Amino acid sequence: MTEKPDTKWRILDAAEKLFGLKGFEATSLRDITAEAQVNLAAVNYHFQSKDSLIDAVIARIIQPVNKRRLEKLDAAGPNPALEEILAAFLGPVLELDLANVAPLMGRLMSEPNLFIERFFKTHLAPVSQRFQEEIHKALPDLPRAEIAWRMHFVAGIMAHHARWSQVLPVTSGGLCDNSDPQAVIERIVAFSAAGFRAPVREPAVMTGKG
Amino acid sequence: MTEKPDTKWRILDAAEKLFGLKGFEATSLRDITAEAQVNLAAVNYHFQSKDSLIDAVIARIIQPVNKRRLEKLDAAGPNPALEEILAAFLGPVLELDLANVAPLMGRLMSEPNLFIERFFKTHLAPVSQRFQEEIHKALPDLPRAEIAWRMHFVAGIMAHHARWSQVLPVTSGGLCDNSDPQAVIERIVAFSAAGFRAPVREPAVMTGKG
DNA sequence: GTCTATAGGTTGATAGAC
DNA sequence: GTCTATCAACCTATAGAC
Repeated sequence: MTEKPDTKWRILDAAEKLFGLKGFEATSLRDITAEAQVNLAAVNYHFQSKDSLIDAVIARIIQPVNKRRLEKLDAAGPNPALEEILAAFLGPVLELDLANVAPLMGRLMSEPNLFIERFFKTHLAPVSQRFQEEIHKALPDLPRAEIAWRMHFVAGIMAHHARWSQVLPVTSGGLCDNSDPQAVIERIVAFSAAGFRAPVREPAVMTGKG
Repeated sequence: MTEKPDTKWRILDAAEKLFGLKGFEATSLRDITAEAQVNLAAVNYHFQSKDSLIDAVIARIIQPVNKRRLEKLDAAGPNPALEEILAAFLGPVLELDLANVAPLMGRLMSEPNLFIERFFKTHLAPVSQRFQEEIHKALPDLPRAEIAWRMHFVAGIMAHHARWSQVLPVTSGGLCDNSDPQAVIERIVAFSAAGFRAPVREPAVMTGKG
């Protein structure tokens, strides 16, 4: 019956913000408890260790993202267009809060060592497979390997944008305005859909004998 | 007259490898001196601090990469095709040693805080501007802002691939074979060129009065 | 559940002998 | 230039009072 933002949630919120801002290793539990205005020992009481806290922070972000991805995909009907598939994959990430959540998501996607060990099989692999199946239905002539490559490219755009979105207006010299998430999604969908429809280059034939 | 791999170079090589593998914060000077088989105090003798060592490691990678980018661009003649421009931008990064150098390059590109403070103005901004000019000549109808956005997307693909290349054969379930760097460059160039040529969506007109 | 106090270890950096 | 030894600061984690 009490309000939600108790100690445990305050720690998760503070950890999410600081992990995204400075990274997992560079953020100490003291940084987190200072930001959350709770006692240092509370971290080890509510979570068992820093590693478990990292797991909890990430799970709290990834699970609803993947849930919404699949909901959007289902909502697009039995034979969604390529653009609908890409928007379902990208939207839930690019709609995350740019200040706190998106940087952490981008950081996580650029740390394959951490990601693979703890989240790849449980969180990413099933969703990735489902999306690759849908793209295969939308582009039946595109080889499976090419679908995997191009999903890898789309994930790269998404991760990089999540990581740079906060500073992009500066680094682009004001050219890139990302204040409207929907406009960003449309841009990335248009770019990625065109890339997915690019002709597949035949592998070069070696001149040596077989 | 002595051989090149003296203490200073051994430290740079070891730091490059470990920074890429574990990250800047997670790698201690003791990790580096153990890998390089030199004394701990040698780091602070040859470089003044860990931060200066980070600068030196990164400068040693970025400078030749940007030099080769511009050489490739110049070699493509006065009016290079879009594909030639993209290959000049991507090639020198994607041809880096996948085991040691590429992971560090990918990590650097996914750490905007570090990157912007120390390398953006000196290393990235001039090269980026030159490439955007060339793309403007190749695609004169594409708005400047859209060029900036799409270069941002291409950089994302590049950074993500540099970061994941080592594990990609596993995470793709064997679908993505990246043993041939030239084939990877061709794939990314084809995808990105098609994305660059995608039609620009007109901004949606609001239904409210002006 | 929340706090203080502290154990036990690692870090970056330096002083000073050789 | 290279080494040993060491410092002060920081870290995660826990024990135990309340």
